[in-house]
Amino acid sequence: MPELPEVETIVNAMKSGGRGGSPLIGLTVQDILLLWPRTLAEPEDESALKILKNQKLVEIRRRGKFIVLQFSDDVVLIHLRMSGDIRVHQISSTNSIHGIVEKHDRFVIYFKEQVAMVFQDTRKFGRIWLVKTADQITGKLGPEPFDSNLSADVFLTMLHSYHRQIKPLLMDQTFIAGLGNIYTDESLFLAGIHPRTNSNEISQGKAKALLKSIRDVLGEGIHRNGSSIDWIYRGGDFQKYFKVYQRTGDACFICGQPIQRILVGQRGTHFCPQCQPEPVYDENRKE
DNA sequence: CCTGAAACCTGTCTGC
DNA sequence: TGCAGACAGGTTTCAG
Repeated sequence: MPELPEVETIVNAMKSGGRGGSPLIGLTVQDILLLWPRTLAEPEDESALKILKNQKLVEIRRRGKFIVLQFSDDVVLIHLRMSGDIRVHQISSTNSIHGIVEKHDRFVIYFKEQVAMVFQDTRKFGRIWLVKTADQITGKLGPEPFDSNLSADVFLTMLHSYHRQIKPLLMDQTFIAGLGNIYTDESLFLAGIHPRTNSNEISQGKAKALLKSIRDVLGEGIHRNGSSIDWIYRGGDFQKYFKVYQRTGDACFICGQPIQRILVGQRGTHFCPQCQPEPVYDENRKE
């Protein structure tokens, strides 16, 4: 499910008590429930989770697509992958612990204040880590898209340091953190760049436009509380504003040509063949 | 270094 | 109605 805007929305809700939950910061852990053992990526021994008991949740933040839960002494990271989501329940006497667990729930933290945080994940791709410092897991991530140090010039240099198709490169979390299939397609459309363009062939002007497009699309996604696709995630409505994603065959809002769907790096990719012309790398090309 | 394929999973939708 | 196949917001690992 989630890319940067969806994770941001979930993190904000966990902090403020949105989406019908209670704010989690300041609560103290009573107990942990791991319902699908493979959800725990680290450490190997799930009994290690009990060290979280009696620790206070002091901070919740996002890094890339990771949710970072900073407890008194340890850190829990959550990655929602394709189908993960977070629910927060108030536990009442009639509700009790048994009342809140649902079919696809994989991991639960019960707080002493009668609140439960539930990680649900239909496809079981999601993972959690229990570590001493978040950097052990997030250290290899590329920059945050909104990082003020990420200038157009820096971005251009980054693009030119690889010879890779632009779409898979943007989705590579070690290159830049937070973009997934939807927001990459939307960003490339806004910048007028074909998804198979070589990263080192992107001009200074196009690089600048692409960075702006990424920020505009992600910013709008956050503003709309993320996207709600298929049967997953309720809340955000950015899907109403998609310009290419899942619009195969529909008219491009700019030129009217039908939006096309192709595979790039094994991912369904949506683009406008008119507004995002395929670059020609053939030796006979005209400059 | 780069690309594509496969694996990890369950659920939904489409077409025969 | 049944059933095969494609497809889904992600990431890792491996072969060429």
